[in-house]
Amino acid sequence: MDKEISQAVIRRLPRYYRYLGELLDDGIERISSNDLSARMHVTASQIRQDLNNFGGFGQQGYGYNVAYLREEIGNILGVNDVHNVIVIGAGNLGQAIANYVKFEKVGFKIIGLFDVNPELEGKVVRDLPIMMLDDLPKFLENNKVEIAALTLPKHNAKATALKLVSLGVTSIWNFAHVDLDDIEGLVVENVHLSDSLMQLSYNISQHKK
Amino acid sequence: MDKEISQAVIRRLPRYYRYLGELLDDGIERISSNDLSARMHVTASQIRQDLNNFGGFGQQGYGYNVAYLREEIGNILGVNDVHNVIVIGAGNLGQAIANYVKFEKVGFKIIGLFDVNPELEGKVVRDLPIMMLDDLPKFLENNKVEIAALTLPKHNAKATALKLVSLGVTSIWNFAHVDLDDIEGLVVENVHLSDSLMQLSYNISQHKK
DNA sequence: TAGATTGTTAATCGATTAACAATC
DNA sequence: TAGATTGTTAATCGATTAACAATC
Repeated sequence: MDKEISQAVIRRLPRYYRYLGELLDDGIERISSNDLSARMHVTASQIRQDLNNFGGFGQQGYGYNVAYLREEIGNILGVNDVHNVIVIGAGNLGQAIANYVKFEKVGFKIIGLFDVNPELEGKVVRDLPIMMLDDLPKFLENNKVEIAALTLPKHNAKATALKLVSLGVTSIWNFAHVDLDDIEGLVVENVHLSDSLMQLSYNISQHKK
Repeated sequence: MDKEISQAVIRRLPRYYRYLGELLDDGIERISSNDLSARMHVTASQIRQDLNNFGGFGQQGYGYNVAYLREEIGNILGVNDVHNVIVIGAGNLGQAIANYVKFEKVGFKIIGLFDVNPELEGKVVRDLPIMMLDDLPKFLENNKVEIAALTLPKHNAKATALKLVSLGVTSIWNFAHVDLDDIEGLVVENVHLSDSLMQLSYNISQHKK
């Protein structure tokens, strides 16, 4: 079995992917860890260590081929596959996410939008009519769904997550302000916006000193 | 000068704050690091170490007073002060953030919403008429603004950030998919949604193995 | 071949956990 | 006072950086 790769490394991969995309757009064919480190403000050593968790993508004396390395990191992250996503909670945030065209470019396709508020039923957001949560089991019978984005109030989040697991959806992109990480068999990625704002607030107060 | 506190610690503070709020709602008056560690799935040692970066908030043989500790962490994070926020980019995401009532409860008050698209001018979002970016300098003369949320396409983000700095706004909550961390005199907190989704995607593929 | 740059091992640094004396 | 639990020092663990032999 492969050794587990730390989340610290995983968190850096999307940033490498983005910089390599920009280099590609600029027509740059190859880059050394040293040049990349200068652009990204990280050490060359860290870049090489990070990449070598997944294999040797470079060549001594040459560096890394930009297109190739980007493709490989894309494969590692899974952005070259298509992931079907549903959004649970069609309020402002849920609708904003459904409208985010960019996600589709990196393989995440939003195919359904659900809420419990009957007033929203049938409202169309980016070609998708909002459905009622009761319709979800039937929807899942007919559609392969990998990820559910949870954009609903915290008091509904845990029960909804458990329901999703029981229906076979095993990955949650969690915007609700609760911890779901302890649910058996679920992969969770949290986006806690108010936490992020509080961290900013702390760093502002430090900056003033 | 105080020794710098690591971002690893700062990132955990909002979670302590949230758990303490829930304990308070449940009418729980005091808690030991050990009991809290069991609830939060972190070590008691880490809790005590984290808190003692900021002072001794507990009492031997007793533990921590929930209300007091929560208040203190709130002060550290600055949620007991009011921070005026403007949102630059009044698209779906910007409007969703402007509508997020919860932020106000933790001290972040959205007082202005700006865009460059003339079609949006005057549209009212949560009592705020969308203004044009050209109006920003005048607005800042009349309003004290601490934080700008950047919810605009990446190609506009850097120039806008530089403009904000020149106008005296020194903190950015950055939703654009660019790095602004290298701008002199700016405090930046990033929310890179597509990065987050890619990390989820990676963890899904690992989970399947 | 000589120069450049990787892949990888070793050294350092920082963060987490364990242990326990202090003390409420 | 005895028991509980903190605050803090010491030990461990993991992540980052440095160094360099391998090799293109």
